[in-house]
Amino acid sequence: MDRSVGIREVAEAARVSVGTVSNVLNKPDRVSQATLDRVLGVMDGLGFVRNGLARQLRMGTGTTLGMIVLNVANPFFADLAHACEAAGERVGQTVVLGSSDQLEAREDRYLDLFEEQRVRGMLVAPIDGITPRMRQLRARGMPLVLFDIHGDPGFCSITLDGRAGGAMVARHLIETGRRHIAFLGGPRHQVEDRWLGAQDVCAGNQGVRLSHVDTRDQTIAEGRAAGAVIEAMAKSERPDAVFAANDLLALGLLQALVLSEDIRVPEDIAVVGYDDIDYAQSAVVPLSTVRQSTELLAERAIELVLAESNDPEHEHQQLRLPPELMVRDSSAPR
Amino acid sequence: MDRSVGIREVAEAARVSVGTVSNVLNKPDRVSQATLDRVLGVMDGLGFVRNGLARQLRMGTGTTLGMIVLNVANPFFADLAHACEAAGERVGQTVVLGSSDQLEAREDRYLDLFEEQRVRGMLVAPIDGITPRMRQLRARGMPLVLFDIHGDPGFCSITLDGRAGGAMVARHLIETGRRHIAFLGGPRHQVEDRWLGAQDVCAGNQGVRLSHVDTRDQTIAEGRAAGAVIEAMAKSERPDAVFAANDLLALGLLQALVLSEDIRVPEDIAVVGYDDIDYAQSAVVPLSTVRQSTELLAERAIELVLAESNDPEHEHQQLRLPPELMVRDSSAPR
DNA sequence: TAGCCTACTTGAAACGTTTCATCTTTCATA
DNA sequence: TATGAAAGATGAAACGTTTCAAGTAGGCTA
Repeated sequence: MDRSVGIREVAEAARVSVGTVSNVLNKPDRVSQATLDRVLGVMDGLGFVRNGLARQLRMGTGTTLGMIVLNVANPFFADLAHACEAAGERVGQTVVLGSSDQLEAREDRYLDLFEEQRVRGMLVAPIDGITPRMRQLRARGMPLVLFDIHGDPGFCSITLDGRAGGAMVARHLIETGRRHIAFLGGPRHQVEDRWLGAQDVCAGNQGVRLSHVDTRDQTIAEGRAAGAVIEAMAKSERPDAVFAANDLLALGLLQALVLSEDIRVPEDIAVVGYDDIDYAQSAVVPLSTVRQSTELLAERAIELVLAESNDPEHEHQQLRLPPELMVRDSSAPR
Repeated sequence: MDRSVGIREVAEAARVSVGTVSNVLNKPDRVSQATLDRVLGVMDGLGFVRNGLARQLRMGTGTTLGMIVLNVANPFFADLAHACEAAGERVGQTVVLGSSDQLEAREDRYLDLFEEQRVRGMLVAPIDGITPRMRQLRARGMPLVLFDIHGDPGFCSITLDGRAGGAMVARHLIETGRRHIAFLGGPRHQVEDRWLGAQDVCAGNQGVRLSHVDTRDQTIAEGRAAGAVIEAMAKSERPDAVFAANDLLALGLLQALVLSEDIRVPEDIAVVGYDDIDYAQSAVVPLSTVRQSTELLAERAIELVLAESNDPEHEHQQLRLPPELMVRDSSAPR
């Protein structure tokens, strides 16, 4: 098969002009049925594939969105990317994905690449806030929506409301009769919003005690260690509920508690996590947790980036989405 | 800032020809230091960004590879995609990712999109084998490497050797003194290679018994159910090792066994999984498993696709990579 | 029959690069 | 003082599309 069969070769073979072939591709209704059929037939026969690069070059704007996440291998971002792809498809955009791997150099590389490829817009989960490179992009008119960064009026952004999530959990625990909630997680600044949310609610409830158990990071191992600490407490000192800053911590804690002889979940201690990772509902005791709907997040992000692309004068929006509480066995009422 | 600042605007402002500007970009050594500096300065001042589309259109070949996976949200593919991105970067290629979501329509959509965008080559994990569309792509000269499909001489492909993995596990269990191995997993055809590998080894070892416990699918819940079945067996009938077809099954089984009073892991029953998912090493008893190195897989896949791209007459290769056994506590010798 | 509308079709000009055959300048050498 | 080579700079052509003003038939109306 000849290497380059373009619109011109098709035109020649079908004995029409290139303009007509182009019309077949883009405005079939302006072409007579006879020519349409003939041209389509020739395309098939020659194995014509339209060159998207040339097309986009000429048209000035394409149909591709660039997305940069911290790490595709992180389930949350994998889900988010997936959801964005799906949401993009629904409105005829194709999302291509890059993973910055938490390296500034790679973040910049993808920003450059996408700008050179003239993507229609970008969705970015920044490694470390808004960089000068991003401001420059905006200044040049590139539509840009940020994840998990809040408040800068020069950008569209979209965040999950951790404070609201923390409040939800605390409210749920109190309503199901718990009186001493231990918040499990650290380092402090990484989990602050969830902690504050819990505090908001507990402060307003007489007779409810909220304590804080710090961790170095948020892994299963740390959760298990915390479990040992709680087990070693005098019964009277033990909390009757633990709100873990993420699911991994909660799962580790669960492992430790379930193996202990004298603590039952949820009867003696309720456990709630955060993130709703896949394994949460398959845990020994299915884990109550807070779900951050990636579908909704994605939908809104795509909306925002397209709005920005369609109207350069568009007013930036900072969205903050509420999460959703998933109640499972680990925090069932006694 | 003016909307379109191209090579021409730069040339004008720097009082040189467009050819020279292009040389500054592509062959800086053919330009005198003075002009180089001046042009670079102007580019910076004007905020010039080279148009990758036009460049690629003119050059005929780009630096982008298309990759299609079954589902980005699946940790294995997320890892694989991640590894491919990294491997691609090392050789100056950018990998863009699409997720077929197990839908033929989306698989086709990405194949079309990538072909229109004139990617340099594609890496595809096919939903359901080699489709006519893929043969057509190959026939038109598109470099194409398939994951997890074996044997078709018309394509480059790269597979993980499940039979070798199964054999490894069986050998390991026998060498550490186990005599009755239960293979846990189904439906049969999805796990056949691992089963056959185990069989190969057991058949050659006198006094070793291999039985099969079927499951409907490969989830934690199924694993837990299987645990209950084993617990209910008479002690004399119980296996002293379980080889689970994947980690989820193994984790579920582990949950069930650990909670039971009279079975200890690994003393009474050793458990080995398959895949080495993240949670495997954080399980209550860290899980022995078989690791499929995505790094290696990715490296080879990129090599293959580039080889095919550089030499159209290239001989297709069908690679089969051996997995790696990760021994952890769950199969420690007694 | 002239005039006009409709329905298609045409071909050249862009889009922003890279490439390459030429041209210009400079400078060392015979 | 020629001669030639080396180094740098030039500008038109090409890449494969879309767009659009202009052209051609054919048929309908008056």
